[in-house]
Amino acid sequence: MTEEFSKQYNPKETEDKWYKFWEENNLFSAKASPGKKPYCIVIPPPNVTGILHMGHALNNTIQDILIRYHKMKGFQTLWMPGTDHAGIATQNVVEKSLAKEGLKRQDLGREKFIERVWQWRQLYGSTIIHQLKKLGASCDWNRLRFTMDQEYSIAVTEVFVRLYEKKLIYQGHYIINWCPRCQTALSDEEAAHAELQGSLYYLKYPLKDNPQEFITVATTRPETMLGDTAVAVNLKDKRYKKYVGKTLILPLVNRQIKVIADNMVDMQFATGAVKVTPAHDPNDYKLGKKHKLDFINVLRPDGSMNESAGKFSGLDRFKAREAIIEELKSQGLLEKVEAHTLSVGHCYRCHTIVEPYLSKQWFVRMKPLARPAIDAVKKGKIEFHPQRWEKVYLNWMENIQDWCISRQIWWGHRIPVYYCKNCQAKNPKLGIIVSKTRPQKCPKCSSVDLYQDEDVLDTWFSSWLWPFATFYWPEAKEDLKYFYPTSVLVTAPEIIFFWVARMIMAGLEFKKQIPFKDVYIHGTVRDIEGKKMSKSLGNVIDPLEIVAEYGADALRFSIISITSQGQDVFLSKERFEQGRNFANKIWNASRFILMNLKPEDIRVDLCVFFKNEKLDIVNRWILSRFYSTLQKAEKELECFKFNEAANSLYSFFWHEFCDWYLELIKPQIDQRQTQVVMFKVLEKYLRLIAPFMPFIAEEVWQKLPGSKDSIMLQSWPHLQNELISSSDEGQIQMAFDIINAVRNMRTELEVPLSSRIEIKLALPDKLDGEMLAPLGPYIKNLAKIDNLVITGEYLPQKNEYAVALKNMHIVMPLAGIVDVASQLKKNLAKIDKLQSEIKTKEGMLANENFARRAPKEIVEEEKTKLNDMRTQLVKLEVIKNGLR
RNA sequence: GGGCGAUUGGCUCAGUUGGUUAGAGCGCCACAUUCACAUUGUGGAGGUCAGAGGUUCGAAUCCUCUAUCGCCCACCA
Repeated sequence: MTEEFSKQYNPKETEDKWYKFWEENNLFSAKASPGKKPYCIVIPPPNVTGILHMGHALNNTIQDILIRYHKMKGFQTLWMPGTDHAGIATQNVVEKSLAKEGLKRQDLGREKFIERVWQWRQLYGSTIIHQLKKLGASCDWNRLRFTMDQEYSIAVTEVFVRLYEKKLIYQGHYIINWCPRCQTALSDEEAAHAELQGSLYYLKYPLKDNPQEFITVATTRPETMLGDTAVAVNLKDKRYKKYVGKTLILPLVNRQIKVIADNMVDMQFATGAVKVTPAHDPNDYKLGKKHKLDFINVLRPDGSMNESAGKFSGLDRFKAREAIIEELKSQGLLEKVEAHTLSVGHCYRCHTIVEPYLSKQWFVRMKPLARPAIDAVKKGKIEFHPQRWEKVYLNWMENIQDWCISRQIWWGHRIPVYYCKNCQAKNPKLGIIVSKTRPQKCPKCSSVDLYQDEDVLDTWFSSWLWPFATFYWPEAKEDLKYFYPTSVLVTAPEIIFFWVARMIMAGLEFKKQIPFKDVYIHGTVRDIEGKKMSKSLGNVIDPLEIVAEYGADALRFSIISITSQGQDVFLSKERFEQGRNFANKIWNASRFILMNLKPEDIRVDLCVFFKNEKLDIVNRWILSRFYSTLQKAEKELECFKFNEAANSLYSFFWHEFCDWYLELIKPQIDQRQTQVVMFKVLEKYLRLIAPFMPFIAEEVWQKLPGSKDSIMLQSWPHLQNELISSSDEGQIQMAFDIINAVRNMRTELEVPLSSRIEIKLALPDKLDGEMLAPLGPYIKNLAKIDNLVITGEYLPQKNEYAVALKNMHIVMPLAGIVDVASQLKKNLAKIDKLQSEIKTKEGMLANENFARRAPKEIVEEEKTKLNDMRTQLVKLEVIKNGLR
């Protein structure tokens, strides 16, 4: 026995030690091993700016469990780690730190600024990696990738060029989501819609011919009226028929605009007349194209009004809104204002309200990419867990829109497009050169006057290549061949569109193979009130604090056990106590076993041991329970039911192994077979719990006699069946029931454990009595019985107290005063309940339809139950008579 | 406007393909402490499974509707 076995488990002392041990022994590193089956997960790369939150903790614990489990199962496992350069987010962070020096990125210039970002990354970019290590993440850190790595960037460029050459990338003027704060275009997915309480303004536009006559239009963004170039009504709308083709005077700017007719206009909404601002609304844009209207941009990139806004020029968009409304009001052109809830896009990085903005951007044509990705899921090549996300995925894919991939920021992969000034001078549409490397001269005119596109690519344009670009694609390295397609992707629902869907498209397009077979979507981590955990809400539980206070194993175990498949996770700090307590339980049970272990006795081969040794029922029972727990946990792990697996392991260890088994064997702990069995069960159990709680598993494992290698290198236990017969199982269950009943009697009669008691077990069937006899010592021990008598039929006497258990009476002499009246009441209540249950059951069995349609085994089961209940009833009646 | 999820003891949640006596953790009540563990043990109280209807021999579980809460998607100005 080792001296350092404290009474309480102290995770702080062990966790860092074992993590270091694993790293130093290269236990996380993976090599392509053609003889072995690969199992690979690519980490959802956290942002370099990231700080570990509970979502990461959940996400990475799941992956770590999968990796560790499969490693023990004999797979060649690889968990590929890395970080994402997170273009906008990182640029924002660095700009903020510049701001503290009173600088803007423009003050530094592009090159210097990017240098600063790299410096920042050097200093802080690996924070989250260190934090992941605290959790116990078994990533192959030697492979750590970054989406801005040179090799990775080659893949990004390659993909851009290939798609361009396939005409799947194009440049064009379209309405995109523009963030005035970040001053860049965003994709549709990056503009998160949120409901806002706003107003619907009714504006009166006078007719040119008769300024006393108006058409009233409704808008939620009155400032855009400065860019109106038409008013549209529905063709069928009788109210407006006479105005179609007429000219209106746009107030404030006095522009003449036409009334046009289009069936896109909803007659029911507001006045049925809509102002058309082709440069600031996607629908209006379509109308503008269709009706050849002018496109007047009234906004600057920063969200203030531009020169086209006349006297409002320079005002912020929301200030301009107020000013315009005031002005219209004073001119009598504001009919009314209604409260109106509307859904508005917000920048997913800075939460600023985005503007639909007409600008020149690069796009990916998505429909052709989506088709095979839809098929892959429909045909079951890729499966979502839980399955319902499949629908979400398919719905999005089937309605997919083109992807705006250019960003007007500096931090990111520069778009590999070059322009020839000479060619462009002749025709602005020409002179575009798309090339993996910077061309020396224009291939058309040989001019050397070239410049590169200023924009960078959407961060997700690099992330979508993650499952293969991390293996240095387009090079065909051995690892890529061996580990791709990867096995499973573990992520949160929020990024199905951003990332999962696009990875599937990219995998199929560039590798001609799916990127992963299974997608496990876990829930979102929320606080106890159901709110998303976020820094701004101040409701964050910091995983590192939990690790410091309760231990990483406790964090891992708790978060897994409360996360049922696909449901959101509601967390409060107290919930981590369960994990901590469990770790402590494992610790103390191990401590107990090792304290009592005689090392010479346990060096046996378990298979041989089973054959040669005649195990007693308790040892057979715990082995059988162990193996059925193993089977159950394994099944649950295989179908991604992590919480159920964790809970199976928990209740086996705590309630069966500790509460029953260890208590049962205490008197016989020196016996050889008990020594072997308790040791083997512990030893094997540690392997089962290791994927969930790797630190304590390793710590205890290393204390076991004979352990040398890490528990990570042990194999997952194999199943052993038929250790215990069903009659054995019934027997031990009977013993447990008797023990429980006697314990309960003691409480009811207020007989303390210290009091000696005598118990009679009265069984009518002699055979039952004989079967039970070997369990007598166990019953005596756990129920603290001094004298246990097993007899045949026996009627409880006046001075005795009895309870009915199945077909037996448990009889105990009365000690002290018993409240006969309350006992009688309880007894009568039991009889009542039982009688009504019997009635139900009799009715059920008497029902011909039941007998005919229910499966035979169910009918048999029910018959047995009914018989048991009848026996029980007789026993209760006997007791009732005794109490009277 | 569509889609999805949730509704089970005081709280937070499980509950396999429908099988009849619905589970856990926390909390609560009572008892226990030289004997692995008070981060413990033992016993107990506490639920007509949101409501209504239906299918079925049998429903927490399947179907329909309703209510409440939450999430996602969509170009209603």
